[in-house]
Amino acid sequence: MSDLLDIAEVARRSGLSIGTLHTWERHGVIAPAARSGLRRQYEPEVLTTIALAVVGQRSGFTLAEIAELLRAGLRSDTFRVALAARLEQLRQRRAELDAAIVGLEHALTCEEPDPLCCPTFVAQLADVLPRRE
Amino acid sequence: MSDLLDIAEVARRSGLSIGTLHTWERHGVIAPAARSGLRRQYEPEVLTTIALAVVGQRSGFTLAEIAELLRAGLRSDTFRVALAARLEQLRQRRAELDAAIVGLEHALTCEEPDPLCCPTFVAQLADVLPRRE
DNA sequence: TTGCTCCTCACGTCACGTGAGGTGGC
DNA sequence: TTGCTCCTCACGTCACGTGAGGTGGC
Repeated sequence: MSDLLDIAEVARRSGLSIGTLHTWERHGVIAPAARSGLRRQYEPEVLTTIALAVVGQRSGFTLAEIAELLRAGLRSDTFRVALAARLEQLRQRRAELDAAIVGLEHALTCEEPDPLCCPTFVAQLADVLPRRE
Repeated sequence: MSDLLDIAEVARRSGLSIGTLHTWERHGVIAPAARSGLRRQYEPEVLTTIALAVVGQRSGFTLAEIAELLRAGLRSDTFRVALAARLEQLRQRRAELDAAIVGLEHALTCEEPDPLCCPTFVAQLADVLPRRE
């Protein structure tokens, strides 16, 4: 009984704000085990759920999707199929991010007065837009 | 005169939707050179601006910030300071993304029936939450 | 009893997407 | 004249953040 956590403790240990915990609850990602008056009381396991949800968010899932995947279970086919599809998007996003990082690094050191005269810069911009058909 | 592009052509070449171009205009990121009746007519250079803005978005700037940076100019101190600050965030985000990718890859291949018994998985979750003090 | 934390509810933000109903170029 | 694209405007979505005003545990 007394091993339940109040929301302040969950916020502290998870690094999330209380408002964010409320939002995640509205979307069915987490739930308090009980209330003390109006105050939410959580089982310690909620921190595992939160960690899973954070990974899910970083992977680009919405809160609604995360709630659904948590209900489906980590070993379900639903879960596996969703992960496989997402993985490809993450690799794409990582490629974009790498390009953005390289671009910013170059922008900070490039001496060319007009950036649009810098071949490195121009080449990077060209990569951003779709290929001309 | 006749080298102006209509919005459909800009959308096609940039890969953005017309609605997104409208949104970017409301935030001051782009602007049509003229109108033909109500219809926006763009100079071809708008595609360079758009490419810059896409890089800015991938770097995590808001549209308002992008508009401001474009006004400040690519060689201004304002721009350099903003880039340097953002670079650190991007590296952080890339580290998170790498971790998420490794996590998903492992999740797809791990044979452990209960994921919470898989040491790799548990170690990854532990990294998500802040260090215990 | 006094603070303090927590509560709910409403509204704002960000970058769009999605109609609805209308204009106008070709 | 007929379509078709484009226009504006309003509203929805996503995951929050931020008060406002109130409850209640310690």
